[in-house]
Amino acid sequence: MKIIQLEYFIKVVELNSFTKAAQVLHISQPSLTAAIKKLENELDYPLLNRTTKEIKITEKGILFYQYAAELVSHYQQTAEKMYDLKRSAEPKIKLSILESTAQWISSVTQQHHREYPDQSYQITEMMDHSQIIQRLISYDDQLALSNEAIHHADIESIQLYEEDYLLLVPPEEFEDDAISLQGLPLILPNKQYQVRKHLDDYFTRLNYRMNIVMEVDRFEAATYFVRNGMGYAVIPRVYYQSLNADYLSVIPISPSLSRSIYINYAKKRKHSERVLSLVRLCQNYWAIR
Amino acid sequence: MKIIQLEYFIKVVELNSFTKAAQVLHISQPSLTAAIKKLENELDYPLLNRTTKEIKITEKGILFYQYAAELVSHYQQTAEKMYDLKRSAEPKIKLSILESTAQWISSVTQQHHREYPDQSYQITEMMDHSQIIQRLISYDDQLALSNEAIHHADIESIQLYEEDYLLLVPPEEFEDDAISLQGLPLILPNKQYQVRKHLDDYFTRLNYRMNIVMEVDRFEAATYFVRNGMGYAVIPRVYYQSLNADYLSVIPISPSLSRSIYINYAKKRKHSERVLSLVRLCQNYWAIR
DNA sequence: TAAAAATACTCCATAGGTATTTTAT
DNA sequence: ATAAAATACCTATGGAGTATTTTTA
Repeated sequence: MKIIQLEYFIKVVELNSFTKAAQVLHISQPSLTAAIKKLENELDYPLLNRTTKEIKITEKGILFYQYAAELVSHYQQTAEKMYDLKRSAEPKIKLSILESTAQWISSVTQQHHREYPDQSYQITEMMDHSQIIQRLISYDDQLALSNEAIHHADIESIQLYEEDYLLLVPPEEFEDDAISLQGLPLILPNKQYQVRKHLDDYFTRLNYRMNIVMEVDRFEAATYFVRNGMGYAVIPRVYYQSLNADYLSVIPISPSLSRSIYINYAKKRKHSERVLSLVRLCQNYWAIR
Repeated sequence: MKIIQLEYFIKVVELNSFTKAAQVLHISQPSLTAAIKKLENELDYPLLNRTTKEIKITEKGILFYQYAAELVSHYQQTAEKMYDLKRSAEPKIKLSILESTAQWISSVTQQHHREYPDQSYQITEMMDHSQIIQRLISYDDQLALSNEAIHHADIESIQLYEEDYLLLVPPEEFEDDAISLQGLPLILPNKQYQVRKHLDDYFTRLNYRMNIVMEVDRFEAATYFVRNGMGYAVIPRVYYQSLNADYLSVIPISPSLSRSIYINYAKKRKHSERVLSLVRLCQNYWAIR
């Protein structure tokens, strides 16, 4: 069953005449008669009861007409949108990031925007690793940052940099060059976060006991609790550098713990030059340090 | 642009391969290549960027894919419904009535239902005359009762009966055989109702002054106010007969005022034998009195 | 070099045309 | 008698086929 057949039928019903409908549709009356007859044969029930002098729509024809009208309207609207895509502007670049990367990403994006002043961006903070993957393969985002490599046939995963985790502490509370996490009261992210998984692995590996005094959603929240003396937070070095927190300092962890940040994109998608350029800018940003 | 082209494109995107998609679609790979190429030519922008080794969907292709998927899904669901109409049962008869006719219509419908025990009905009380017409020509109702003739090229309007309006009064309040409405406190329907229009015309024609103490939505409401002695209501004879109201009586109006009740249906619709039978039952009901 | 897409071509199904007949008012 | 739908028959477009070549990872 083709859309054009439905359009033909709709016009016959609306004008209540094959001859008039044929004129409006710019086809001959016999062609229209044949088209409707073909439709009725396909369906195997009559849509119209016709004599040479009048046309009466059947009960089933009425229902068919209502379905057809709705579908044809959807079709016409969609077709218009599809043809309009030809003249559509460059779409905005959608990029999912991690909280700790917001600082440097904003600087890189600014640089990119100077190159492409008409470009717009949509940046979302994504927590959940599997959601990051989902959004890439369903083409919701062009690019995504992750704090571990994505192993997926349809995703390209490029390492940008590696960074230490540091212990965030009130100033002058420790004299040491580096400190063990063993037994320390900690303020950590919730179970769902990648950072937390890294730390769980670390504690298990070293056979340490975890002393969690507080679970938080974002690093930012953790800083407030550290300031109040509730405990110490483990944060990535880059995030600390983006904080201008005179009232807090950091100490290296011993044995050291680090993570890598990756930039990811869908392989099956033809990325525009400007998207690839943004990827290169990210790589360069970290290559020269 | 045809639905089948969209279905082809969707499969190519989903399988990320012309060869695999062609296999699933049961057409040859060159035919599929040609079909997609034709689609791209129609649209005048590329949907896919292809080498012999990999296919990458373009930015516009992603949007096109999303529109196409939604439309094709609607199409498939609608097509299924259309083919299913073949096996659909007799549809229910939809009939719009007037408040005052509910009594006899229920008796006639019961009679009809004895003839067609599998038939179901949907009866709606319609107030607005133009809405009655609208529902008939848009095929919402098969039949409609009205209290004046409908003059419309596409509607057949058949008179069923004529009836007097009577004055509804508390018992033994009047001795007269008939009474003038001049100056009487009246409980009348709102402006929008046909009955009210009849009365407005009647008062204007006789150059009477109208003394309206209450406007109501339904005759039934009017009966309560008459009982409380707030005023008198003008109601059609048939409606009074359907009331079993010992506590109220009626007096003829002088000069007399009457209205006709019509049954109406769309001419452009092929009515089933059972609908025509219902019309005949209504006509017989009133012919034999 | 092997696998996948593109090209070249052939074929036929069918959508649409014209001329004419049938039918119902 | 007339106007509208149906029928008969013709034509041409384009969708789908096969065989083959080109391309690139």
